[in-house]
Amino acid sequence: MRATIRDVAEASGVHISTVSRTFSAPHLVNGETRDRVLAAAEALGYRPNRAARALITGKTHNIGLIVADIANPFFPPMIKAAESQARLRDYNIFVAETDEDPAVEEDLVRALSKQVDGVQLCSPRMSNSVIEQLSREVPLVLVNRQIPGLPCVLMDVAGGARSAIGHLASLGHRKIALLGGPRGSWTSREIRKSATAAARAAGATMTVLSPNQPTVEGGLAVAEQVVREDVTAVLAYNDLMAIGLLEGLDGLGIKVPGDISVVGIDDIEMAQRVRPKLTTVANPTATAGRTAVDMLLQLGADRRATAQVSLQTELIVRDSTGPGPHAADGPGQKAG
Amino acid sequence: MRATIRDVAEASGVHISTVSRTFSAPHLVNGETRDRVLAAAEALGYRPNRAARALITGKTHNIGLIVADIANPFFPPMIKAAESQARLRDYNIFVAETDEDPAVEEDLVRALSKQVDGVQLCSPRMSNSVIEQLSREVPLVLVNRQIPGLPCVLMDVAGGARSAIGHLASLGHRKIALLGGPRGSWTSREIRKSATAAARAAGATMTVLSPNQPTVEGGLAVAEQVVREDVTAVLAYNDLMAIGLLEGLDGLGIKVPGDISVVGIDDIEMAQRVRPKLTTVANPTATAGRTAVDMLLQLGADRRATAQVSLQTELIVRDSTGPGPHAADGPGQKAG
DNA sequence: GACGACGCTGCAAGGGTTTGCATTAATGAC
DNA sequence: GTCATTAATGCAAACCCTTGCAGCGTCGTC
Repeated sequence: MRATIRDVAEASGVHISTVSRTFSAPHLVNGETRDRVLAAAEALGYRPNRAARALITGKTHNIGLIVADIANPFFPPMIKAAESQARLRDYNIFVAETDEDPAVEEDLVRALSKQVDGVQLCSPRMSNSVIEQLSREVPLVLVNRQIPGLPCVLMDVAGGARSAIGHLASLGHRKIALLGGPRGSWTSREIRKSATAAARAAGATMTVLSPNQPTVEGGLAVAEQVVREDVTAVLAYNDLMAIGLLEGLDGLGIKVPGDISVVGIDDIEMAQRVRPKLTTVANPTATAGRTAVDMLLQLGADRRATAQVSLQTELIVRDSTGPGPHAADGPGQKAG
Repeated sequence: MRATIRDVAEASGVHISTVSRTFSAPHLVNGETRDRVLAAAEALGYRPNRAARALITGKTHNIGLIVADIANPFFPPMIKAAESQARLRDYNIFVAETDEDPAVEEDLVRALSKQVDGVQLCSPRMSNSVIEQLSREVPLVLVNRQIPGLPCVLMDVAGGARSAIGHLASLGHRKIALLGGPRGSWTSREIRKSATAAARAAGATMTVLSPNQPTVEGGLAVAEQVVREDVTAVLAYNDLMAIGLLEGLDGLGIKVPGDISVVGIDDIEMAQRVRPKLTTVANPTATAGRTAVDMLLQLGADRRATAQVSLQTELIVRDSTGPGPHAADGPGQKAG
């Protein structure tokens, strides 16, 4: 349908290889010739066919980006950042979504593998062994997942969980629940390990409720159980679940933070829109997206640049956390 | 790096064309041979290279999907639906994002054009003429935009705006403000036309505040102005702006719906999480995403299938709308 | 004046597939 | 036994581009 390199060559009276060089190695062609070719190309609306080019160079100038759920507001800022970073490097991003299904995830990587120069795997749900195998077929960068020998960019979730528990403990909470994420989530395991240790160190008991759907519905669904567990504070796997929990508790007549304090993780936009505003651990998702893209491109250049980057998280205290039960006995209690 | 068709041919002792046919036209090859080839392919981990295939067939089995802002929660459900529909048809979706910039949009379509069989343009900000020109280079389907001669899937925003205004009018509101969307938005213009007409028909005055950023910030920023306009109800271009307005009004000590009623459009998930829960017009975004994919694929089959689909919208009444000032004079008023 | 260097361009192979046509062998009809 | 038919496979061109190599003319140097 559209003009090919041959048309341009004909129109400008040169060989196709000269046209090719005009675009991919302009310094090799004479100024006048170049102008003539460019003019012809412009007139014909010619653009090099990247697919054909990829066949030879082995570089598609595309990057795959796989997320579990694009509707999870945690991801869009990361995708956005990755996309603009990629555009800067003259790369396109191929976003695909797995619906939290490891099998779909694997298929997707395979389908993508030939059309991209590398795949950015965000919070993958596949097993280590499958990921390792895939990494032999196409360059991979992991986000939110650590596998020895593979490049990855991590957020310091362990640190985040620790400071969240620390925050709750310092408010006097001694009975804390942890709402785990979906099965297969590395992040969820990390949070659990770190939070449990932090709770023990602070002399608090920690009840783990897991696995859960990492969505508002997931949080809603677990609200009753949280109440039954008779805890005074909850740390959720992510903000969506925390927000669902907020709603569920509200429905059960439980006051937040009066009766129960709630902490989320991620600091999605919605966290500051709900009431009470959600205390949460902010993740530098945009930075992660940018970093992952750069690592992927660098990976292409020099193999075995198996770097590992860890990014800081930050506790954002808002209105969903308050004094624990001991504090309520004292004089300094907040009016209902 | 990975096995090619040649390797498989060699391993199974047949010509590459037989291998090719085993995958693309299995009925043409003998059962035993087929099994042998498939076994060899399996063993070698062979997968046809789609880029190379596209070179000949002219079909990439990819679809481009362009949105203005992936972080706008209006889009993810649509993308999700498009993606699963595409997967059903053995297609991949290439998502790209323009940051609300028409120039980036144009570049993106061009960059994509050779690697996809068609592009789904969601709420494009480009001018009609640019879009028409692009449609000559690559099959296009528009979502939320109507251009004569081009296939599109629309949501009945006009109808939605009309019922929103009708709802407000029936509550007794006579001074209504409309918060417009970004410059270049077809939807924004449609809403404006329809809402203005509906207001006039209901004997209400309509103040248009436009353009605005279609984000929470945009809604926040316009709150003061809304108050100055002394209206009793507001229809916003989308839920994000409505939510921002809610927050802005709260900051100014204005009660919703006591002092001002607010209606959004889209029914994003957040609409039911904010307090007061947002009255809004639900858009069938998932259906739109699926439909657009199917139209695009059909477009490939028979050219000039320039269909036009319009999808129903629905008013969802929640807690951000209440009786207007006249009603408050009567006996049936709501307590505080 | 011969030679090397240099700048520019053309030639052709090659990348991984598909596909129309030719070839072969087997089958069936007469 | 001959010939047409059919099924299965091979052959080779084609898709659009890149790139190593070779060719050509020009210039500067000795």
